Amino acid sequence: MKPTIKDVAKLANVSISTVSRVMNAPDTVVKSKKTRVLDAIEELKYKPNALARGLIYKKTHTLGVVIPDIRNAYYADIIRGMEDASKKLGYSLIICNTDSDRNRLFSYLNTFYEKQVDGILYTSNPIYPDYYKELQRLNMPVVLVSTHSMEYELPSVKIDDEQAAYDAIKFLIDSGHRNIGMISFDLSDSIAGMTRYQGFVRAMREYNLEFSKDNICFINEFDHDPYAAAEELFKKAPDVTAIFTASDILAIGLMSYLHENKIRVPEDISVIGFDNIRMSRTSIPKLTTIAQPMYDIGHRAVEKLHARISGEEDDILREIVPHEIVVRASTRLIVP
Amino acid sequence: MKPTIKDVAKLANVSISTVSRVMNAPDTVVKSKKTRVLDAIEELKYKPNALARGLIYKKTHTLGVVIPDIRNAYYADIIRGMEDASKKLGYSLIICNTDSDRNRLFSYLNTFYEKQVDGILYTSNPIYPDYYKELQRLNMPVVLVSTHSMEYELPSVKIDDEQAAYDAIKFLIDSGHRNIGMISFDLSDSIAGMTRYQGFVRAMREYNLEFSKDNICFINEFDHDPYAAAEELFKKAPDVTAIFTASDILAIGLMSYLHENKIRVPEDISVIGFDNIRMSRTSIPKLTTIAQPMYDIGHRAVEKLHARISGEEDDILREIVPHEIVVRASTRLIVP
DNA sequence: CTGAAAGCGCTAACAG
DNA sequence: CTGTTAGCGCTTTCAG
Repeated sequence: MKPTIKDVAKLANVSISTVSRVMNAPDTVVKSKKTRVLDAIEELKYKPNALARGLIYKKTHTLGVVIPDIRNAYYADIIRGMEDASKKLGYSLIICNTDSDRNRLFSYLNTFYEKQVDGILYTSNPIYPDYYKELQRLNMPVVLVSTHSMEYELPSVKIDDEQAAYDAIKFLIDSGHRNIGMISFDLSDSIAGMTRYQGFVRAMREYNLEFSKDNICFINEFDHDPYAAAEELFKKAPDVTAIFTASDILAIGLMSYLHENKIRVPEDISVIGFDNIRMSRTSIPKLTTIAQPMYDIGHRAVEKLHARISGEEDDILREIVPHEIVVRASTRLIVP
Repeated sequence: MKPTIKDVAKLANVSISTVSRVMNAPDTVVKSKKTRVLDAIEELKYKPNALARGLIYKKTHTLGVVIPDIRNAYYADIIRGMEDASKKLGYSLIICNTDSDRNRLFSYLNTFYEKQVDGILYTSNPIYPDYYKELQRLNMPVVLVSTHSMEYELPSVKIDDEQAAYDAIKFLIDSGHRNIGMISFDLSDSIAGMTRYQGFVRAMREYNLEFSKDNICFINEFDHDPYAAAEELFKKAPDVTAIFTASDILAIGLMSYLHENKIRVPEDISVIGFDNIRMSRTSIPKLTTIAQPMYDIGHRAVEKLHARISGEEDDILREIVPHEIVVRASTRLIVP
């Protein structure tokens, strides 16, 4: 059995309170006893039981994170950022997959509650009224990651999706493209769907460029077939010269489709993605994309949650982190 | 504050033991009280505190998983498999990144110990004597995932790496290739390095094919630059007709390098990878590869760990799961 | 400075 | 069937 504080006390011939003290307030113990205790701890390789401690302190130094699907490469760096920040701040991460499913989400929130996590990192999905209600009820600190809520006062960390999409389209327009297509997420997705679509529309309007519904193809973010989307878009708008996709994964799927159909990128069609996942650096051709600072988003989110947990003042409720355009080889200039 | 069992007891006008009973042995409580308690629980939205329970049961229903680097796409499906199995069996997963660093690993093992996880999933890295010693000392159930140990009696789940590599080379040979190169992990990596290299050697020998040291380029798995590796191999062995890489990520990096240097795949050079990560389905060209059942490995590992935790008989200590070759577009037949 | 005792939230005998 | 009591491992008054 694992040694407990009792075993240490017995071995060091002191009371358990003294053992507790050398761990929590070493200065209040006389040196002679302190060394005896320290030796006993060393000999038994004693480590305090975090459950017992958590019961008293009401802190578990554990954070719960919900993610739609960890297989999506987008989350790899976010989690890495969270992990590094957590290690630094002394937290462990319980990671859960929701598949964007309400029941799974609620089930995990319940687990978090029972396990007394100190806070929750909620990723990507929108916050619906009943989600908010549940979160309120649980009464645990939350920060939204790569998503946010305008209706509710919930802290969040994300980029400016509308502006980012606008910048992508503006880049294409500045490169001489006029007939631009987009593979977008469903507009029902208020975070990655609607906003990026709006950025597209704003840029097109601003430059007085016409576009029809056929220029855009909508798909479900968490249940999509990039190939099918690419095919659909091409049937509807075969003469676009550039396509903006709402994610790099879509862009890579699109390029794969184009390659199969002997359409060259960027000679025949320029492609610009969104996210800048690792893969976009080794795709063929290398992908031009809107880069999100995924690692920083994850890192910052944990810091922000930590601040909330510690009751520190949290200056900005809805944090916007900068995006940037990374120009690689999948887009080209069109000289009229 | 969160409601406790006391609050429920008070509201239902029974003792806390009765409340405890309706949760753990409902049949031993008379209906009238039971409904009163259930109503109180419902009204207060009471959920038992897992810390308190864990303290008594000495079970936390939490598993610790260590992974070299979660950004590596290889782990995405493994974790997904673990996640699904965990949900099914009632576990939560604490996921940690070690960067294959001893100190980080030991630090996390320590956290696992303090947090009283029920078991540990140890991924990919070899088990060194001091790791084993530490694992022994902690005295927690462990299962090795995509790695194993011949020296120690540790349960594991993985494919037969040597045979898998052999199959890859055999496939190339059967396709008419004679001058075959390999980008391998360092031989100091006894799991993914040495074994796959040995599979390569065995196949070449078996078919009486000559190969020199120049046909192989070794790199560090967790700190590599696929480009540099590709370049190095090409300088040393420019006339290979096919290359086997120890991972899909290496293969994709290699194809990117080849594309930049106007070497066509598979027309000029065939490429076969290892793993079958998602990306290999959308690479250009689509990658021929040795498929590991990552999801199953993760899933099975959790089941196996659960069996150990529950003290069930665990038939096979070192489980080997089947691999298969997935032929796509990055390899071609050579007709002499 | 230090030990005894109470208590964190819950379960498990043990009487009744 | 059910309430009382004694812990699980640890921290924290409270005397001394």
